[in-house]
Formats: sequence, structure tokens, C-alpha cells
Amino acid sequence: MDHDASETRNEVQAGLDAGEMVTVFGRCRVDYDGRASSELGPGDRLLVLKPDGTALVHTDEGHQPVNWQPPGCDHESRLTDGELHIHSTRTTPEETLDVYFASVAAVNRYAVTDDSELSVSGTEADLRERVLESPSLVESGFEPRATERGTAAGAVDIYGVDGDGNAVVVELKRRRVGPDAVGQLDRYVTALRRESHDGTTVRGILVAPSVTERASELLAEQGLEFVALEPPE
Amino acid sequence: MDHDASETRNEVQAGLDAGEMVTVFGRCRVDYDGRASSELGPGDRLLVLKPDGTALVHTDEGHQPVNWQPPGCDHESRLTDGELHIHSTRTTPEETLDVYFASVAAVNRYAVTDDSELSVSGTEADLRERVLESPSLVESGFEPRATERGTAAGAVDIYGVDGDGNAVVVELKRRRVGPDAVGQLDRYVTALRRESHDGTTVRGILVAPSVTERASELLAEQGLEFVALEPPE
DNA sequence: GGGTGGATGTCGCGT
DNA sequence: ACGCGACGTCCACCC
Repeated sequence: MDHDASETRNEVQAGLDAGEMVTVFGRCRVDYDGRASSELGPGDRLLVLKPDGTALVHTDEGHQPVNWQPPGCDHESRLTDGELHIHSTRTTPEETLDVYFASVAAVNRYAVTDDSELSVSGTEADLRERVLESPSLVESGFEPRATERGTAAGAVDIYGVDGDGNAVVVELKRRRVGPDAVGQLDRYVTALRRESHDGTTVRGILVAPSVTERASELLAEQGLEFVALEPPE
Repeated sequence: MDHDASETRNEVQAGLDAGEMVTVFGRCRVDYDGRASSELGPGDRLLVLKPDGTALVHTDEGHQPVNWQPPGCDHESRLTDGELHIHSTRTTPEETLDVYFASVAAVNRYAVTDDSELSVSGTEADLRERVLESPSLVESGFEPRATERGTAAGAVDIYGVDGDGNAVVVELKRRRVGPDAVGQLDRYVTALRRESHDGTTVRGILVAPSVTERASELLAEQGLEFVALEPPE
């Protein structure tokens, strides 16, 4: 049995038991099996184990971890064939992640306290507030009546009426949109037209900073409209 | 000037200059400005700086970094008001990330070599192979003619013909699908019907493990079909 | 560089 | 738990 690996394992397990964040840097291979499955051969990577049950395997490249396990998983440290072996499992869906370290360059443990909340601005919610405060940005005479109004096709971002008494469905997007957003708006408009048994006209307006060419064509085909507007800030 | 902070900064900068992966654990606050903007007050977090220009700020919770910078950014270490300050920038879009450390518990540098490729199975591509090898899984008599066939509404996953000579559009999803996938399939079918000047019938089939209730209704409304099929493995 | 859609997407909210 | 849609989504691929 590799004595260093044994000590390393004890260090990792102590961190896990203490509810600390544990990082392991070393040469490892990784197996994942669950919703999909993957194999990753040997290489130098950073493993991050969080006290909430998250596991992240990061290579030298990319924002995304090459392998991971979401929060709520159980992490175990083992000695398998003399190697440090991290075994992480979850249920619903059943998923396992196994990281085998041929060598470990460093193990670190961190006691974490973090009470601060992240505050973000420039989101779709901010755009919604902007429209609700100044409905004329969408169109003169537009009057919002509800947000998240339910329809058979899902919840409409802003539901209201125009100056002529027509129903208006507003779909908000914080950034430039493609065909998917048009499809979304179309589903809501179609559902509302089906639901309005009287002859009320239902208009659909996509509110976003800009649209792609294809999205613009789709809007025209469906008789939907577009208003250019950005989130505040 | 804080001597420790100065040494810490030198260590971080040396790692960045050497093209190593650098981790910093400590108490910090974070400012981000770009496509959106955010502020995060003091707390204990792990900062990961990758040689490809990625920056990740991880709290004790969650799969997602609380703040980040994607690959390709320039990282600088600074001493600002005696604190270690990491300043990361990118262009198109213009974005900045600033991490200010009130205290640093540990800095680590790792020289990384990783030649292995991740191999994943159970993806949509695997499902496509399964259908192409056994087209009858979709329907007896189905004959695939093309993958990624272009239409005015985008590329169709699998295009083919059925036993009666009708055109068939197959949209593949590796997992249970909702209304968005139906909208996608509908866009392709509508586009192809518009493009087929002869009277060819165009059928749309959604191939996925399962569908939600709402998606099922939408399929019925649009006269589209569903075939239950999972990716192999 | 922009468009388009996949992803082990994750995350939060509502039912 | 599942459905649904947002996300600073990221990411690969094609144009």
C-alpha cells in the first residue's frame, strides 16, 4: 500500500467530514455514468469537492468542468489499488463519478463562510420592470394587465391591451434573439387566440435588443411584431 | 503596503506568467461588468485562474461559479489598497471581472499537462447513429436520406421518406422533451412544406425518450408525431 | 465573427 | 418530484 496515498486519503476524508471545501490537484482519470456516461484518460486536473456535495473536475482549459457531480451528492474517499479514489454518487437520477489519482501534487482544505448574496442587474427581470414602468416603450397606448399570465402553452411574460382594446402578449428577452424565441411567442399567442372565445384580436410582440435575420422572417410569417429594447444599466 | 499581500501577488503573477493553473482561496469581494453586471460582498471563496484565460469564482455551494470569465481573457494581478486584486478583461463583448482579496488563506500553482480527450456516450449523436442503423425503430419503411439537411428554418436532424413516399422530418432529443422541441420540429416541417412546390406531404416525427403532457398536446395540435426511443447505452 | 441548436446543461420557481 | 423557461448560460459547428 502506498503510504503517501493513504495519508492523502486521510486528509481528503478529514476535510469532507469537517464540511470543508477540498481541492485535489494531480494526475487522474475519470469515469462518469448516469444520464450519459463518459471516460477520461490520465491527465493533470483540479478536483474540487464542496461541502454541499458538488464535485468539479477542471482541466487547464474551459469554463465548464470536464466532469462533475451536482450538489447533493455523497462523496467518499477510498484507496483503490493503492490510489486515491474519490467516489461520488447521487440518486434520481442514479449517477456515479469516480476519480482515480495516479499521483497527487497537492490537497487543500478550506473552511468556508459566505453570507453574501450575489446581486445581478441587466437581467430579463430588469427589462420587465423597465417595460412596466414605461409601457409606452413598447407602444403608445399599451397597458400591461398582468405578468406571468398563465395560458395553455405556459406563462406569458407581460399580458396587456393596446389602445384599440386588442389583447397583447409581450415576450421579453434580455439579449439578441433567434428563432426559438419566436416559436415561444407564437405558442403563447396561438394558445390565447384559442382561449378567447369572443373575437378579440391577440397581438404578439417580441421585446429584445435585436433579432437575427431568420427570427425576423419567422416573425413576419407568423404576423408577430418586434420592438427593440434593452435591459437597463 | 501589506508585505504578505505583495508576496502573494508575486506568487499569483509568477503562476500566470508561467502558464500554470493558479488557485487562490481567501476572503474576497467580486465585481463583474459586461453583458450584465453584478456585485458580490465579502465571503470565503476559491478563485481558479486557468492558463487559457478562464477565471472561476466558486463559493461553498453549487455547480456553477458565482462569477467567472470565459476562456480567452487577460488576467492581471495587482495590489490595490494593499489587497491582492485580480483584474480580468475581455473584448467582444467588453467584460471585466475584479476580485479583491481582504485575506488570502492559500495560493497554489499547478503546471498542467492533459492530452486525454473526453469520450461521452448517450448523446444526441448516439441516438442519431442508432436511428440511421435501424431506421425501422422510427417506423417500418422509413428511409433516411440526409442528416443536418438545410431548410429555411434551420438544419433538420434526419430527413427521409416513409413507405408511401412522403417526406419525413425527424427531430432527435436525447431526453424527455417539452414544448420547445415541438416548436422546433414545427418550424422545420412548416419550412419544408413551403419549399416543396409539388404536393408532397411532409410529416414531422419527434424521436425522444418521452414527452411532457403539454408537448404532447402541441404535437397533436400541429399534426406532428412522436416515437419513443432512447439513446443507446 | 454571427447564427443556430445541443448539453450529464444548471438553477429557480411554480404546481 | 416534474414542468417550464432563464442564463453574463458555455460550447461546437457551420456559414
